[in-house]
Amino acid sequence: MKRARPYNRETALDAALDLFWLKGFHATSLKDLEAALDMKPGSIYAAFSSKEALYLAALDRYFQRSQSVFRKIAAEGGSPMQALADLLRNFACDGQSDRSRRACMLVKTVLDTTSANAEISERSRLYLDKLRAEITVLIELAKSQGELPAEIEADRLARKYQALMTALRIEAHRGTDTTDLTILAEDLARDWERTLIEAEAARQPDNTDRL
Amino acid sequence: MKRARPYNRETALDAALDLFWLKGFHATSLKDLEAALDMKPGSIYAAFSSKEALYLAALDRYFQRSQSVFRKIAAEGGSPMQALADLLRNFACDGQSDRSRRACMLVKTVLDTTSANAEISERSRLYLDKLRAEITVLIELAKSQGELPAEIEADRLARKYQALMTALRIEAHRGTDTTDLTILAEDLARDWERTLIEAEAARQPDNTDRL
DNA sequence: AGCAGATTTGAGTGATCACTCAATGCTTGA
DNA sequence: TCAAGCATTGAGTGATCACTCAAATCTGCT
Repeated sequence: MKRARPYNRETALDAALDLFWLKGFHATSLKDLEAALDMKPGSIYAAFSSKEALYLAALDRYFQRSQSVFRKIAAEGGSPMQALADLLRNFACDGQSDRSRRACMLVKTVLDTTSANAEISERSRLYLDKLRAEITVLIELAKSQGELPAEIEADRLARKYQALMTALRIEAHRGTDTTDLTILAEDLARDWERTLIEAEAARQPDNTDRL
Repeated sequence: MKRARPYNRETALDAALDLFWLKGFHATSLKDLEAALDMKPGSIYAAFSSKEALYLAALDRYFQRSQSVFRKIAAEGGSPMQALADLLRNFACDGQSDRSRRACMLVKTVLDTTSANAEISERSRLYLDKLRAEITVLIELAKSQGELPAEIEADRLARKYQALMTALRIEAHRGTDTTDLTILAEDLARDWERTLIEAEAARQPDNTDRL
């Protein structure tokens, strides 16, 4: 009986995340996980308690990474609205085949959990809400920088942006080829940028009140 | 041993469709199906061969119904572009809680199947493509009626529309309350309607060539 | 070197999975 | 009225599910 070198929590979680993301919670068996993590059932349970707990840990990891994308944008100090548009455009060409050509793991999780997996279901919804809050922050930032007029409802815009991004990622997941995906991303990004133009136009009437 | 009255294929398929739609393929067990269809395992297998075949039959039923929505729009003879915009708006308020507040079953299926369920995976993608083709037909109709200029790429617009509708339905699935969902639907519908305005604006330069 | 404590192992647990089939009950035609 | 034929039954199939635990193995301390 050989003994593998002690497991590395980060590595194992990454492997679990990737597998769960690919196959989903229900379709991923302990056998699959044993192979992917290179751990025996006993070790897995010693480290992560249960399949559900492991999924939650992987989901949290996924969320943290997604969150950091938006935090980075905010920290970089450029134009937030443009950065968001770029995010859409880049998604289409960025990851040609790898993990980027997958729907958001949080969305996948929301779609294939019901009340039977209450914990996982609620957590994924919570994380999606938190990510939307991150987008809201960026939009508020755009407002404070004068990129958007103050009357703009940041929440509302954030919800729309998240919806567009979700749609694009699902289209990628579907297998749409890079050319068509790029075109769609361009169309959606332009819709997004039009927000700026419209907001500017709407600002005009208010300007009649100025002074 | 009581004996139920002979099964009704339509009723059984509807029940299977609803259950599969709600729980997904992997999370739906034969026990669940026995309860939902009110049939014993033997009857289910006599009627539908296998769980996978039953899923495919349910998926086909779902597709047929979705397809008929677009066919109806085309047959009614009104403005296709407006009808598509209305479809978005109606979705938010139409089905308050029932089955309409669910993501598209085809999208759900695409997201939780992998190469392990090749048949189901391919079929759902195929149906999604067919639905997109229905949308394309509507857009071509709009072009032929003069609602859209002839240079419009119907395929491209159809892909975008399908993406918007998918996004909206996923947002509904997430549990967004009716108020916020209605606002999002309005935002997306307006984006869609702007296509008309932009297309009109783009037509202008071409008009310089006329005669 | 040798012991103690921590970690990994993997065969084994009962439960549940998709699925089968001999037995049963119902319908139909004479 | 009753036998022939067929749809339905539900206990039972082996496989696989998530999960456990006593034994084996390694690490660190003396």
